[in-house]
Amino acid sequence: MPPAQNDRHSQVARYRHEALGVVFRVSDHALSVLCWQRLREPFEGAWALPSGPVGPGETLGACVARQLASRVDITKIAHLEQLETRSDPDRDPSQRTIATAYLGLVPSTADPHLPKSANWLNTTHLPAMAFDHASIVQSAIERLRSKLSYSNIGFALAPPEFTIAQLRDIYATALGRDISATNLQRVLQRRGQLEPTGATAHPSSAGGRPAARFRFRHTQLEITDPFAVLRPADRQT
Amino acid sequence: MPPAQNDRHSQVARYRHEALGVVFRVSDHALSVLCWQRLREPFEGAWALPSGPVGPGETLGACVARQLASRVDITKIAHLEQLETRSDPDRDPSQRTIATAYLGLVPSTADPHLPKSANWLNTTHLPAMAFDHASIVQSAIERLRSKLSYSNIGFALAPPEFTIAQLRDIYATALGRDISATNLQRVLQRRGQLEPTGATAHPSSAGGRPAARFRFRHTQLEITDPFAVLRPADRQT
DNA sequence: GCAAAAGTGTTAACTGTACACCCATGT
DNA sequence: ACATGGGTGTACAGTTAACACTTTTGC
Repeated sequence: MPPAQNDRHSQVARYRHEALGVVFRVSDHALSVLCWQRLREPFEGAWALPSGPVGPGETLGACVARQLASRVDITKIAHLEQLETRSDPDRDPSQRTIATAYLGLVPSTADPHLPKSANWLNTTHLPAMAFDHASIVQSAIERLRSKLSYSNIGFALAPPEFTIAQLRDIYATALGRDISATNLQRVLQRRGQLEPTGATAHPSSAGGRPAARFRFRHTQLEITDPFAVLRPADRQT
Repeated sequence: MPPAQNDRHSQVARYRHEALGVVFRVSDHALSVLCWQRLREPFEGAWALPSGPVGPGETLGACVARQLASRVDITKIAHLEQLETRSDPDRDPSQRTIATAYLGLVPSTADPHLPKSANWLNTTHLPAMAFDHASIVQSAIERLRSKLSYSNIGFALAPPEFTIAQLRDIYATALGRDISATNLQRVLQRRGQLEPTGATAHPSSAGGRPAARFRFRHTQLEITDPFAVLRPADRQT
């Protein structure tokens, strides 16, 4: 029904396109997301995800990286991946903007300096947010939780070295429910994600056996538990 | 390094933005993708995925649907989901274009009428394609194959009613490797994806037991095998 | 009866949860 | 010694691939 396939190069509509980062971090038993308080309308004063328009000659990925670099210490972003693109014409009331969201992860030890108008917001008690950013955060949480199950993405949330108990806390916080340190260790070790550093942590003054310290074997995303269904049982080893 | 955060509403760069459909179909033991032969430069004569610019007031999803409707019978598209967004500044040599790709699936019985310049291309022997479309097709294949393992997405490739042997052929073709009808049936039935229609298929003249016919219980995407790792064993039943 | 195709039973391997138990440390 | 937290052993349940076997048809 739409009248014309008005595909002529010259007169095609063009839109503002922005990249947008959902950067998570686990700290103090909270999964928090990096937000920015808006300085102007629309949604002046509301919290929003870091975002900005794509420059000419710039990819979306480079754009997010640039947006984040101007807000946090970019070297601390351990993982960044594309999430989804939102195109509702009314998502930005001031002008049509298509936005591509990225998921970014920062280790829990990193505490980059933030300007006054930025903050880490606890995802369990998010305030009303600007635009459709609240629902984008929800998408990002789902993506993160799925990948914690079937990939080694934990490396991007954990410090370089950690005890199993610390890792358990990070996973439990990110997943939003308790998990057992015993089984977490077994699963991750069976998949070859962890390796012992040899060092041990000192027990607290309350006593207890000193915990062995581990690190992730790889610091690049890997699918460690490929969808195992309908696959031939190709033993390898 | 980039000079300004030139975020002023008025003078932000705007880009051509298009939506692009990777529509798959299984027929004759081949996974094929709907392609279009380009009528003008760039890449005149080369095969390309159906695509077109986003209209004002139109979402990306609506745009793909519109693009496809002008090429195939739209009612036959059983599933459509967003895949990824490509933003390499040089992906279109004639002008900068950001493209959001969608994955579409068409049942193997549907054989919509195609205009002369469109065709179903076998994905195992794709010719050189225009733009970055070949790599987008690869992404789409990966997404499809993953989802065949952990969701009920097979419903979108299968005819309304089928025997297990027919379904096995569809899965094997889409996955690109043999699978056993015996185990496919067991897995899908345990997950509650299939239900018998009561009808049976007539055996060929070579004889053989008549096959029971099945249908998918749901014709909407469902995750039937959620990432089972690190979850409490919450028995339900 | 015999070939062919469909469907069921059964086994073995693997994965993950639960839980009991042992280990190493501080006080 | 004993409390405390870390770590291992073991049992059990669920899922799936492989394969033997039975069932139902045409000729």
